[in-house]
Formats: sequence, C-alpha cells, structure tokens
Amino acid sequence: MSLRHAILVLLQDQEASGYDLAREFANSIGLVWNATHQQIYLELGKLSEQDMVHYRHVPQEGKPDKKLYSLTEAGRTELVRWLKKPAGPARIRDAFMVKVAGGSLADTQVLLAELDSLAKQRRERLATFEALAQRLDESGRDDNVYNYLTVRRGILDQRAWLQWAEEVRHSLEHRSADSTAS
Amino acid sequence: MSLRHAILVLLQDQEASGYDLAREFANSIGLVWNATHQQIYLELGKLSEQDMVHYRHVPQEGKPDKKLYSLTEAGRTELVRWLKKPAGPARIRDAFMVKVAGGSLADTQVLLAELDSLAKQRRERLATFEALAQRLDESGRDDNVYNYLTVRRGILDQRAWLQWAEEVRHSLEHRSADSTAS
DNA sequence: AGTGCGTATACAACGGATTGCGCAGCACTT
DNA sequence: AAGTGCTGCGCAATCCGTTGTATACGCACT
Repeated sequence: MSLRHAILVLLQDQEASGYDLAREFANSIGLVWNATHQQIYLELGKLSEQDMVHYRHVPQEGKPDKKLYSLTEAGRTELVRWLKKPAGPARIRDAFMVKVAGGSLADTQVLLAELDSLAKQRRERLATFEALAQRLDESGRDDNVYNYLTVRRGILDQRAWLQWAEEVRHSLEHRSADSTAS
Repeated sequence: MSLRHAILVLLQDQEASGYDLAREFANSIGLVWNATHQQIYLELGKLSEQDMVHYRHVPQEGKPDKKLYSLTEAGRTELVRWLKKPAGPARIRDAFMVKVAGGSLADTQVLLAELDSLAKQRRERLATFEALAQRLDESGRDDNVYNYLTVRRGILDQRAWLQWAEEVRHSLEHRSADSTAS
C-alpha cells in the first residue's frame, strides 16, 4: 500500500490536480511507479477523507473545473513517518522478458519485431530524460538533487535495457540466420 | 493476467512443484516477475482445472509429498498463442526510488543506510547471476540462449542500479557534509 | 455536421495480488 | 527440550489494480 506515498511525495513540492498527477505518473515517475487516473482519483478521495491532503476548487474557463490538492500537516507527518521505515523490495512485471525466457517456443521474427518497437519507446524516453537532466543540471543543481537523481535512474535504466536489447537482437538474428539456412 | 504465462514458461523445460516454482520466482525470474507461493498454488490449481497443466503425485520420505506439474498440449498451445501477441509495457514498483524523489523531507543518514543495505543485496544477486552466466556460457550456449539472455538482463540491471547507487551516495554524502558543516 | 483529441472528474465490476493464518514432519542447533 | 529453518501444501479476507463506462466542454479538422 503505497501509491498514497508516491502521491504525497509529488504533492510535497507543488499543489496539483488529479489530472496533473496522472500525467506525472505517465512520464517521469511512471518508470518507477505507475498508476492510472482512476486509481489516482480514488486514492486522492481516500487521502482527502483522512485529512492527509486538502483541495481547493478552481473554476476554469474553456476547460472543466479542477481540484488542486496540497499536503496537510497530517499528510506531511505521514510522509516523514513512511520515509523512515525501510522500503520493500522493488517489484517488476516485464511481460516481454517472460516471453524471451520462453523464447524457444516463440517465433523469432515476432520477437524481433516486438523488440524493435519496445526499443523505439525506450530511446524516446531516454531522449526525454536526458533533456530533462540537462535542464536540471543547468539550473540550480542543489535545489533539486532528488529530482535529478530520479531522472538519472531513468536514464541508466533505459541505457541498460537498450544494451540488453542489442544482445538479444544479436542472439536472435544469429538464430534466425541458422534456421533460414537449414 | 499473466502469472499463468510465466508459470507455463517455467514448466516448459521441466516439471516442477509449486515449491520449486516459488523458489525460481524468488531468484532468477523474480527480477522480472514476482509471485508468492500462495499465488502460485492458486494459479496452479486454476491451470489444472483448465487442463493447461497436469500433475503427478510424488510421495517422498523425510519430506512432505509433492505434486510435480507439467504442461499439457493445451497448455503448450496457450503458451504459443500468448507468445504471439504483443506484451504490455513493463511495470515497476520501486518504493526506495519514491523515497529518494521525496528525499528533501527524509533523514539523509537513514537513506544512506538503506542504500547500503539494498546495494549489498544487489551485489550478491549480481555475483549469483554472473556465476550462472558463466556456467551457461561454458556448457552449450545454443541450447539455452533464452536462459542466458534472461540472466544477462539480470546482470545489466544490477550493474545499472549499482552505478546509480554510487551517484546517489555521492550526492547524499555531499549534502550531509554541508549540513554537518553548517 | 460529425469525428476525434485534450482537459477534467468519477463510479462499478471484476480479477489479480498481498497478508494473515494453519497444518505437518524432519534436521539441526542452542 | 525448545527453538529455528527447510520442505511442502493450502484457505480466507481484504486490498490493490485494471478495464469499461459515463459526463462535459472546447477546439480543430474533414
């Protein structure tokens, strides 16, 4: 149970709407913790009931009204409490990796095609993160060290994946060349 | 819904008990897909009802009896079907990363201690994977390319994390030196 | 006029996942 | 003699998460 804490962390710097949070989860933080808007709205509702967050209603023109959430004292206290206790191990669900593990039954061409498509997404993400890192580096590095470190993690992650993808491609192409030749 | 497929992949090579699978999920595959024994037993039950897997009861001496599961034809067909359709995006839940992102509210010493403990685990895992990779490399590389690639992923992942950890340590130590000096 | 996209919020239903508990025997240590 | 840890299986409750659906307005495109 800790989508709540991810939300509290995001609200720590600035107030945000559910929609804003959803966008952040889809981008930067999404690499490390993901959530859909339904989940976020639900959790914001719960947090609000428990007085961890507070919102003000902001009418808008041309756009639907929104609710801007911010941390309450109780929310900040809860966040500090959570930060102190050890985090659980990281969990991942990478379906593509499972497919590679079961690769002997798969069609190599299909796997290669999927690999390319995933690699493309990763490269785009890498570019986004690198641009972001540079911007953070140029402005005050000290104020947002934590932000910077988060982005660095994203960069290293993408690079590691892409390097692995090269190895996979090499092995698979080798294999497919074999089977084509036979 | 695809713990089922991870299980089918594991059963593809060899028959295994629920307990065996749980160990595999805790180790090698665990980096990419995790599951507890309760989940595994439940899923094996469902798979068995649907005739995707089949088990034989094996009495043992000195240990509890066990059920050794293996794929049926239907299970293999389902696996092949699943391998063809594109995998969803990888999902992660890394609580420690969330903590780093919210680091400005955290106690630097606590974070550093946790970083060390996680780094230790990662280093151990890295050693295990590297040993495994070497063994696979020495025996026939071609038979278990897929297995080898899975392990490679684990290695690259650990290395990327450890590199990131170095960056984090550097930043945090810098910070803590500042605050100690002031 | 109709279609699709972006902003913004929300409910309902189902299924997947975690947590807590329980049983059972053997081996090894303290 | 009691405690700890490993092998092995399983149920029940609850919570988390996904998917589907809904509403509402403005803007741009065809």
